[in-house]
Amino acid sequence: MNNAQRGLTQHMYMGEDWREHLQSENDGTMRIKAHGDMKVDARIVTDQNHLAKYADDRGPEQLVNAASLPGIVGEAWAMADWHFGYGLPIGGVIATDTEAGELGGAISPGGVGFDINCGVRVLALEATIDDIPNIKKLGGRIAGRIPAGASGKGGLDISMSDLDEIISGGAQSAADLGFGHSKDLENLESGGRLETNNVELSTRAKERGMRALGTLGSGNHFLEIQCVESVEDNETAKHWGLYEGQLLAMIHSGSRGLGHQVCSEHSRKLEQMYKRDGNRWYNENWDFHVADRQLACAPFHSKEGQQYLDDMNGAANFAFANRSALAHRLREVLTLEMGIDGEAKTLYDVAHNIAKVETHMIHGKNCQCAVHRKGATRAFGGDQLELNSHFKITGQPVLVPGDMGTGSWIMSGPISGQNQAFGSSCHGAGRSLSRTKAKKTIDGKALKQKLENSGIRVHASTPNVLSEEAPDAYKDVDEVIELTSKAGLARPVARIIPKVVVKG
DNA sequence: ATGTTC
Repeated sequence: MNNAQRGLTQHMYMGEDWREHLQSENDGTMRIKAHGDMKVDARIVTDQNHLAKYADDRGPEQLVNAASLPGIVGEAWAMADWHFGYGLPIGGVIATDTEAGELGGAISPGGVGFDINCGVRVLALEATIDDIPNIKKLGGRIAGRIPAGASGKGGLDISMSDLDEIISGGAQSAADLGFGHSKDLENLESGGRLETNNVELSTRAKERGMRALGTLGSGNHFLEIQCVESVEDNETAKHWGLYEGQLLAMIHSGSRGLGHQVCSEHSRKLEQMYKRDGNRWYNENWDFHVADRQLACAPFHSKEGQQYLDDMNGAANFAFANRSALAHRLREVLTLEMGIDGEAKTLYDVAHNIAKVETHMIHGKNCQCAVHRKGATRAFGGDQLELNSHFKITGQPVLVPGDMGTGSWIMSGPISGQNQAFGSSCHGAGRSLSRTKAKKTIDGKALKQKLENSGIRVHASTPNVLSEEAPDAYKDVDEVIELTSKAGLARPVARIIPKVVVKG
C-alpha cells in the first residue's frame, strides 16, 4: 500500500461543520472560529468569491483538523493557494509551542510534506531578451544540460562522503565541491544550511540522493528563463537590481527521492504509533490526540521528534545543494551561449516545504515555535536578524512561481516586523485540477503549440507533464497575489513572464 | 512531490 492509499483508508475528517463557523474578516482573509476539538481559530487567505470557486476542495477540513494539534499556537493558516494535501493542506502554516506540555508541542512530517525543502531560487541576469541571439538554441542547450523527469538519470557524480558532507553542510558543501559560488550563500534562506546534530538517514534515502544531485525532478518542478514584465514596487526592485525587460532564471526543485524517503519513513513510523480512539487517533505515551492519522506527530523534544527534525534538516540541506548544483549547470550553459555566467547573481533562494524553529509574538509574548510551512514561503520582515543586511530596508524576497503560461511573481516580506501568519506567504498559484483530471481534459501537444505560438519555448520530458502542469490546471496566480497582498502577508514587487520552460 | 506500488 502506498502512502496515499494508506492515508485514504485511515484518515478521519470532521466534515463540513466548519462552514457554520466561518466569518469574513474583510482583509483578504476569512476566519473559522474554533469549535469541536480545535484549540485555535483557522484563517484562510481568501474571500467569499474565491472560496466559492473551490467549494469542492477539502483543504479547509484538513485545516480544522490541524487546529487541534498538540501545542498549536496563534491560528492555523492556509495561504491563498491552498489545496488538499497529505494531512495538512498545501498552503498550510501551523506553529506549535516547542515548550508546551512535558515534551513540547507537535512536530509532524505530514505538516511539512514529502518534498522536504522544495523551494525556489532566482538568478538575476545582467541581460535582456535582446541579448539572446537565438532563444530556441539556448532553450535546447539548457534542456540538454539540466536533467528533468522521473528517469533519475543525469545526476552529478558524487561519492558517499560527498553526500554526507552535503547532508550536514548544504549549499556551502555544494560550493566546496565546485557546484556554485560561496558568495551566493548570503542570499539563501538560512545561508543554505540548517543545523543538524545526529542525522540518521536510511541507506535507501542515501542511495536515492546519490543519483539525484543537480536534477530537476518532475511534476511542478521546473527551470525557466523569464523576463520581468512589470515592476510594481520601484524602490524595492531598484534596490534588488531588478528592472523591466530583464532576464531572470527561476529554479523550482527540492530534495528529490532523498527527502521523499525521509518523509515516508518518519510519517509511517509515527502513524503506526497512533491507535483509533473514537473518531480521532491517540498515542498514550505522549497523551497526544490527532484528528487525522496523516497528521501523526511527535512532541518536539521527544527522541522521535528530534530525529525527524535532524533528518528533515539533512534532507533540506540536500535540497539547498541541489538548487546550487542546478544553478551551477545553468551558469555553464549561459557562459557557453551568452558569456554572462558569473553575472547571473543569486537574488534569493527560499524554502516552501519546511519546519523551522523560530520565535514569534503570540498574544503579546515571545514564543519559541516549530513553524510548519507546507507549500508556504517564508516572508520575513527586513529587521529579522537572519536576513542579509542588503534586505534590511526592503524585507525578504518572496519567490512565487505561477504557471508556465501565465507568469510568476517576486514579492517582498514587510519592511519591518512580522506578518500575522508567522512570517509566511503563498508559494504559487495552487492547483485547481487534480493531476488525473488535468491529464484527462488537457491535450499536452496542443498546449505546447499554443505556448510556442505566444513566444514561450517549452521543453518537457513527456506530454503528460504538460497536461498536468497546464495553466488551466492552476488557479489564477494574479488573484492569489492580490489576496496575499490584501492580507498584508507580502507586497508585490515584480511580475515575471516565462520565455524558456524546462519541465520534467 | 515520488526510481508515480513494499
